[in-house]
Amino acid sequence: MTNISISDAEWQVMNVVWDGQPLTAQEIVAGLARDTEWAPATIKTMLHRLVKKQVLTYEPQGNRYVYRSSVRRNDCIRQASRSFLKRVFEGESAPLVAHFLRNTKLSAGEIAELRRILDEQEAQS
Amino acid sequence: MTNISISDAEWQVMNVVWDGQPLTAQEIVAGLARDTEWAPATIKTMLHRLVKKQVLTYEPQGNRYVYRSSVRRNDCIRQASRSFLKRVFEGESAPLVAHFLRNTKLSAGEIAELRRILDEQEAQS
DNA sequence: TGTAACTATTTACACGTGTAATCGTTTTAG
DNA sequence: CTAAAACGATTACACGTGTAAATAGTTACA
Repeated sequence: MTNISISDAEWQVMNVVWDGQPLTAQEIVAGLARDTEWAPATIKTMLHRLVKKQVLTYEPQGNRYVYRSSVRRNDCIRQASRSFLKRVFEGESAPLVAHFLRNTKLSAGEIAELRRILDEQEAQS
Repeated sequence: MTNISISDAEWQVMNVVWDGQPLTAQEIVAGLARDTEWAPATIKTMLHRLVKKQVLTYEPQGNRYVYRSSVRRNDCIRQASRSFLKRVFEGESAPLVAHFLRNTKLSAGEIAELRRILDEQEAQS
């Protein structure tokens, strides 16, 4: 939890794991097949590295291994977000948010939801 | 402009350059001294790499070199943001924005500004 | 004018990462 | 039962990155 460092490709793997946990290696390979062209061997390598980094754990289930994340997605998101904020927006959240608001098409529901969050933010000042 | 790839440490250098352009190497070193412990040699290395990547240009000015960015900050921000969005939030902007709104203390002025952007977004549907 | 100081260029090196191939073992199908 | 397929483990390899030292060339001061 202290110092998680997940690479670009590893994030793609982890997103599949977090979305469907627990998963066998083949399920992860299948899950990634939709978005990537990676050879199964490549994915195996990343699974091993993620285990070594203690981001994943695996247990034998019958004859296969079953993988589970050992860090919470939210913790990783928080950490990656902090680092991105600092690196690209020099720590300034408002411009970051403004950037994403301007460069995205949001649905009416999403806009309403974001307004609600802004209201909350304002309330606690 | 097509495929800019700026590493973590390089972003710190570029932020200094974009903020004070044009700058000599020593000025860049001085600018980074506040936030980092990097040896001047380290910074020189990064300047060279950035030149090789065609992210910076340099011209002799008198006996020194003067560095300028040759890519617009906004283009780099856009690219880094897209990649971050895809990697960490699986391409979903609304959760990204929600995350940053929840995890940041915003000033009243910033909140107003963000509301204004939301209004605009809504207007063009 | 020689030497110190500084600048820029070259070289270094270990670790992470993307991208697998290969090898050895186990399971399965014929 | 044997051969093929599958699976996990080990090994590979080039490139990027963080972090700098060494070296060469130039300026400036004594």
